[in-house]
Amino acid sequence: GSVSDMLSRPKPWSKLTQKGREPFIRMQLWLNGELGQGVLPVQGQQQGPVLHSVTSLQDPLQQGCVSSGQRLFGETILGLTQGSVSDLLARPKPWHKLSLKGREPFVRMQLWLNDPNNVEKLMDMKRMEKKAYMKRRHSSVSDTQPCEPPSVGIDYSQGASPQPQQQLKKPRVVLAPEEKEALKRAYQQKPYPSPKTIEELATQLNLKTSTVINWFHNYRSRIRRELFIEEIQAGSQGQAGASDSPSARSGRAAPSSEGDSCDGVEAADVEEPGGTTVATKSQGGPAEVAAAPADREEAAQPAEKAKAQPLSSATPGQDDGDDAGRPRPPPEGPADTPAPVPNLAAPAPGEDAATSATATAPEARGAARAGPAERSSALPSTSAPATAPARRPSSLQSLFGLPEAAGARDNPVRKKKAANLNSIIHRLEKAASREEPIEWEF
DNA sequence: TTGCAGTCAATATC
DNA sequence: GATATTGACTGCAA
Repeated sequence: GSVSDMLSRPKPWSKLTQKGREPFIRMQLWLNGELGQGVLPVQGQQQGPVLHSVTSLQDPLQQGCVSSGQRLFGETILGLTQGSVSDLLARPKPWHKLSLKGREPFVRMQLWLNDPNNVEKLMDMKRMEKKAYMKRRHSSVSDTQPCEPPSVGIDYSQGASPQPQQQLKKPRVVLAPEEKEALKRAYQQKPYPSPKTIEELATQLNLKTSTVINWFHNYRSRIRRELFIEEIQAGSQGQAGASDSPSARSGRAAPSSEGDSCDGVEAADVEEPGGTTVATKSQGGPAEVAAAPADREEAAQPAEKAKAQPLSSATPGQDDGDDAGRPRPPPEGPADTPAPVPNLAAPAPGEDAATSATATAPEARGAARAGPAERSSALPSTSAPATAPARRPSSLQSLFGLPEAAGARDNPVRKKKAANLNSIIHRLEKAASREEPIEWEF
């Protein structure tokens, strides 16, 4: 009961009594010790190679063919895989939007930052892994056990190999570009398709229903995250007076109606990852009110698309009566506008991958973001905080392969990532350097 | 039951 | 080799 209460009605750190802080301190200690399957190194007790995850044990390739950077840092410090670290850096969410679980990696990072020998330890870890890899490679060569990924479908339990029984892996589904386009078009018309529509889409595209469901889940989720970033970035730009960038407009077209929006009181203190509180969110200013039309227009299906609908029976009016009782209304796109299931066979004339995506689609927004503005440059640089040791950021940057200077490589994505990381580090360092911890808002 | 957040891990790309 | 992308999955909440 106390846990439930604590989680559902969290108090700011500053408002907590010593006793009230205890559970969080315990949580930090616990996070610093062991969590889940992965055994994290306890600070000051690192010795020998650390078991990073169960899967890394399952797959000899993972163990042997080690790399570094995101993988090492993620698995050793954050308890995440490389892909998750990459995702986290590229698309960080505002702190207040993170769940407790989502904050875990940042808490771990803070703890790591608190460790005066953090970088050295990581480097040691890296060296040890390299050594272990070389050793394994050497022994595997002599044992004629190549460091190769096992072919999919080989059942080792039946072979002479003494390797533990390995599950047959399901081959990964890779959607063809046409299939993705078709799904995107379907999404534009109906971000929350009914089971029937999903069924029909699956049949049309010759995909499993679960694949279509997953695709919609993932797409919604990733679009939402993109929009969070844009809101933040638009916010930092908005401080300078520009608030109606295309991406900012698109950002408001979607999740703002979700109920989980950044509008309202909560968003008033949208916190930019760098720790600077961005008092950006107007409570529905003119620019916001005027936001939607462009998106709607773009999302609306051209007349050509409406033609030759093979799934004419799947028009929303017919199939989506069952959508009416959905827990939430579609938060984005013209879902309120009846639209047929798109022609999945062929894109509309003149439409390509870029143009078919609405402003809510990551690609389109990505293109918008990649403008000359280089918003990431507006984010605080790690070199800024005077409280933090200068060593860490540069070490981190080298760990992640990020340029020391934002413009070291003329790659907007890279710059953006560097800025995101800098912001996170800045924030964490600020927190770490305070006697009074930052309000983590657990 | 549905949607979401968070994550993994295979694969693609740089 | 490092990093990015993305389909699939888990756990949770409404």
